[in-house]
Amino acid sequence: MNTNPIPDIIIGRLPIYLRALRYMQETGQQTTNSQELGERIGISAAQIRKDLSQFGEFGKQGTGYRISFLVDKLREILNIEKVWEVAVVGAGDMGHALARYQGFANRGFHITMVFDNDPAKIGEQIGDLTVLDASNIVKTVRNAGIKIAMLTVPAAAAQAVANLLIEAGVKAILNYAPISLSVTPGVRLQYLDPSIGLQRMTYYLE
Amino acid sequence: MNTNPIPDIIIGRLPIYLRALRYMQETGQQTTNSQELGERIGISAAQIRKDLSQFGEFGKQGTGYRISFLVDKLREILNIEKVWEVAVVGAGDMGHALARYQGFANRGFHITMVFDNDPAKIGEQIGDLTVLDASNIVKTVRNAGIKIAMLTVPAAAAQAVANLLIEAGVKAILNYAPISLSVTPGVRLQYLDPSIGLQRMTYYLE
DNA sequence: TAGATTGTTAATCGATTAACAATC
DNA sequence: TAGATTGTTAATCGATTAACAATC
Repeated sequence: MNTNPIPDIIIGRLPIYLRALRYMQETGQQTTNSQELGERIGISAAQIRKDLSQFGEFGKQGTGYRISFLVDKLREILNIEKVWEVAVVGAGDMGHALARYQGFANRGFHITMVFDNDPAKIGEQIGDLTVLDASNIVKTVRNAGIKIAMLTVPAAAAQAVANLLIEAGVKAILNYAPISLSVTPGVRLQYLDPSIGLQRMTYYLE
Repeated sequence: MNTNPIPDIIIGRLPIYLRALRYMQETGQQTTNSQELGERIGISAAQIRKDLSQFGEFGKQGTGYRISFLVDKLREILNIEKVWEVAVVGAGDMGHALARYQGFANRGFHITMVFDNDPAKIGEQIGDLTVLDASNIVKTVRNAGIKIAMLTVPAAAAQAVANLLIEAGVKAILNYAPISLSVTPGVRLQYLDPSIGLQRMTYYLE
């Protein structure tokens, strides 16, 4: 256990642990241990134990971890016991795909709004959602108390939209636009540019 | 300069550098320096210089880096001078969005095949592409010489599909499915699970 | 009890930063 | 030339691993 600020690199591994544990749960498995979990996700057993020990003692010597208990603890640590409302900005193909994505269920997120500034898209139905006019984005997002947004607008618009979202009180942005953003301190930012993902691998090819 | 194996963490930053340089290029900028580039992407100037020095001497004392030259060098290092053919497996919403994505142009990739195993989807047109039958995936991918694939199938199918892709000669997999995969040595793997991206941020909220 | 596995400490390893001579 | 900025070295910082006492 530890009360210092936890390194972000450790925080970044917790969702991976959680995902693997949920998968084990689905297969009916009741317990696991650091070695088995590590092999499944390609991380050393020592590292998993060290990471978890930052937050408490979740295992038992001799038997390992009760999966359901560890899942609960991780959900608690990661602040995903409640379901977060998420706004998607940009109703292009990627925005559509995210708005329809089934994978957020049970993982702590629910998309409740989709915005676009294209009159041809405003009013369009995407599943349960209606595409909203981005010109009202600050007021609408603030009034809804939304803290998390996903950005699927063109690169040229991304920084301006991010600024508006921050003005509206958003504290976490998942950016699909292929551009580096700058955000005010206290706002979290993650990048999911598919080209970057590919370019990280081509170095090793051939 | 350096001939030892370059740390993967450095390789992972090069696409970020490249993306920012391309953006500067679009705005008509001719030169930059490590400090300016660093501020733009939130990385220290010293680190940028150190990273680049692994591959050669690309700058000039006193003036910094000529952007077009550095862009060329990074494209060379990252092996994206040529355009890689990419297969998308899974023609759901995410597969559709990727198949239509305009952002791969000029970044080294071109999607040339989309597969699905759903008879209702096979034969469907997505832009220029026709959804192919996944039951022929090994032969088709191998014959085309495709080395890179994006995985947008359900989690339950992802490992089996990954195995087939590897059998077909694929060496790099960008995985959108929310599950950890295991691949044979020499095959690269990157994850783009949107829930993981969000869960890395919720820890810090509230 | 004997065996297994945790949580934790210390050692190792690797990455980042600071500083500056070289030089454009 | 004077000023600016690189490439690189050494110092610092942080992360990972190995090892093992504790204990279920």
